[in-house]
Amino acid sequence: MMNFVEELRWRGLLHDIMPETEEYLLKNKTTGYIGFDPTADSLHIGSLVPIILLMHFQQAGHNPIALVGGATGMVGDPSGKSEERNLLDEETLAKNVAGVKGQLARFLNFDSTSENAAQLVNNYDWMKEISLIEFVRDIGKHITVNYMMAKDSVKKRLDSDSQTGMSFTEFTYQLFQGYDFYHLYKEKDCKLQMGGSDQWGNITTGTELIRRKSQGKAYALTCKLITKADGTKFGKTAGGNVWLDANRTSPYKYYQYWLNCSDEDAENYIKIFTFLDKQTIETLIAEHKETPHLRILQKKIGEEVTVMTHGNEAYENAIKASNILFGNSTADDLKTLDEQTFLDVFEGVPQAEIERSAIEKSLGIVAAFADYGFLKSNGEVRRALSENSISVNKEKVTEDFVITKNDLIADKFVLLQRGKKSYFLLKVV
RNA sequence: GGUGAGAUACUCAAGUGGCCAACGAGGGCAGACUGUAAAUCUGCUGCGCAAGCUUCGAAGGUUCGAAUCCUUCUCUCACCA
Repeated sequence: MMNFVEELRWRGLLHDIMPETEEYLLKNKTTGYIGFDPTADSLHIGSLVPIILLMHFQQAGHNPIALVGGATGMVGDPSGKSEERNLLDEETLAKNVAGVKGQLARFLNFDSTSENAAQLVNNYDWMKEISLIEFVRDIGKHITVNYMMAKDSVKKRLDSDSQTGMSFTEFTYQLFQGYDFYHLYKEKDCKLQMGGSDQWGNITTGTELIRRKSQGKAYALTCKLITKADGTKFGKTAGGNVWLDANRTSPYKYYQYWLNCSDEDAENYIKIFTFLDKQTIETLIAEHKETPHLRILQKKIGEEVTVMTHGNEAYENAIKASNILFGNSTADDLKTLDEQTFLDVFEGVPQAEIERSAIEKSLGIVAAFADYGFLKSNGEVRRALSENSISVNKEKVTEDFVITKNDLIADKFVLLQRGKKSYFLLKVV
């Protein structure tokens, strides 16, 4: 049995741990679970840490369970929220549960022939069976309101500073999650629940319920919330969340997100998000300090995480795309690409279709940028032009530039660009 | 149910008859510098090439002129019951 807790500790993942947990895990092959909220049909990189936690857990020889909150998702976790949540309708939720399940399957080994195969459960499956009376009598009876109100997630909302109150629905949430733990404890001998540090309150309601209802002993462990040195929220970009689903966030963008993290963050992230051993990581950090401009850490993180999430091929394409977009490639380089390579590289770059005749008639630069959805208005294009931030096929152009069929790449595409990072593709049909 | 406060652009927030396409801050975008970073500096941030046009919760009204005044409505919040 590898020391799972120690592994988390040196990686800087461990936040809080219930006494005796480490000793127990060292001596016993344990079943542990983490819950995932189906708030969308894809997880985003905020969920990556709990996933990685489960992966470490499995690699250490324990049995991981990934729980999708089909039932709890209907209630809404108030933890870390200052406002009442919106409820999702059942149809959306079902779709989300399916999406999330599919993604989890990529990270964990579910092969049932394995000694410690991962399992996937949906708490809706057992929650739907319970009647209100049953719930109130069998579960509610064991936990006092006093206990529930002492939780941070509740206290904050009852505070007179709080702008909004808290509905009974959200108040009940911790009991739901607590019951999940109890259920898994009974049915699957699951003795450990893990989660983000904001889950501590919910998790301990579970261990408490297990203790009072069946005099059992269960354990808890939480990991640190990932932060960024500049104080902005991890996993968010201007374009929204960074998703694990390739259709929502292309592998290229995904790779770019990791590549763009700051030096300070990179030192933490390489420990948290990769499975490289301590020795390797220390060497990399030392190298990075020598030659920070090479961004060794960022590249390594980008590689490891992109491969883990999207596979090798997607990673290679992301690299290729990055080199073309950010390297010193010129219009001539671009034009040597064949259609397939070009498409691979620009997969995920927003695009629009354009009539061939429009190009043959010659297309003014303002119209090209504004009429096909790249920039919002003619005025914005003109503004951008005066900032000298507009390029066509990687070459800066001015307001009088006209796109003709000579500018087509592979006789089909025109690459529009605003600034360094924002691309748009016109595709001739 | 009663009383009071409020609704302004992506967010916070000023403006209380003309000088308002609307102060300021944050955010965002771009340019310079760089490592596709951080920090810094500069510019932009309703539509329009422009004349001009449409915006300040909604609809009406007063006025030469309204985000600002009046009427009705909608919504939010706080306190009391």
